[in-house]
Amino acid sequence: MPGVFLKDALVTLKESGVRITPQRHAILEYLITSHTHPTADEIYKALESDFPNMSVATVYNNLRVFQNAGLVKELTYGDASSRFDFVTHDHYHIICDECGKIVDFHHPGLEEVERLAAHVTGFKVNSHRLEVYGTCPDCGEAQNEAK
Amino acid sequence: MPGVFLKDALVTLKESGVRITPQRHAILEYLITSHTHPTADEIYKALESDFPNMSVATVYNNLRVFQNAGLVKELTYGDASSRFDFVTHDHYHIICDECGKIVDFHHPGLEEVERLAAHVTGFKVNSHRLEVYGTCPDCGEAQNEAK
DNA sequence: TAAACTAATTATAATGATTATAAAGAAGTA
DNA sequence: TACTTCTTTATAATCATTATAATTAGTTTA
Repeated sequence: MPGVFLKDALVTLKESGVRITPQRHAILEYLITSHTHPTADEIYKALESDFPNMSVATVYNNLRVFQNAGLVKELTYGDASSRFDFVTHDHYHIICDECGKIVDFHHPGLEEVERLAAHVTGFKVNSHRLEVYGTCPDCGEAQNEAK
Repeated sequence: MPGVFLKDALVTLKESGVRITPQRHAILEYLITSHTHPTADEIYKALESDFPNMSVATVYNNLRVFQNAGLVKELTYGDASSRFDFVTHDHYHIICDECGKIVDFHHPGLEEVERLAAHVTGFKVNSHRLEVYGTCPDCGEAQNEAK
């Protein structure tokens, strides 16, 4: 039921006084239905046919709006551009070192790590970020064949 | 004994056939002695007085060299520029949401999380990245006083 | 030691993601 | 309708990082 996420998101936005423009609707929908953690440019390109006049700035602006509303998270890795992820329930990412593919996986939150960190540093902890890196099945297979 | 780290690092570099130039020596030393996870530009500025002719490219080039030798890690957050961290023993970072301060803390590796991720996704796991976010004691205090 | 080769540095330009700005358009309200 | 506010668009600006070419320094070999 991907439609549920979209509807909920629109309600959340409306409640925080954000207008639902066609562009915003389309960007949100793309984030939810394409399960690909896209870059801003990928979103821009994907919606080009439907919105030939849309500006890149609109994509960035609205991604920021969505982040402020807590609907979207920005993922920054070493490479050039950020990726954006529609927030559903908490999950972590595993990323292929070879091809860059990002796959979701679920794991209970690391409260114990947060507690320890708070204890030894004196910080008041808000959140954490965890990513696992490795080789995805496709790339692993390709490496075996190359031998 | 910060000198030990520097000496070890220089040995490591020499063993992988990397020449020890004055610039490299200075960049490494700065990374080790300043405990501040600096950006490339901060390193560049800090060494300006000693190396008035040094190019920014040299800083970037050598940070890359150090990374390839496993001596330095690049830390990428949401903001514009990467930060660089001299690798001693494994540790994690806790980052202040208010002022951006980065503090190290130690915690046993999360092998169990890696195992689970490998199991559910079929990836061959290489590594992981974990950061905790919160408010540092200084900023927390400042907030209390403001009330 | 000098010549020859290789690696490193410098200076500068190019790239490319993101942000700022100003003008035009759309929606909401009195 | 006029007014206000928000949003989008088009474009230019910013800024971190990388690429390039020329110069310099270090290492090797004769």
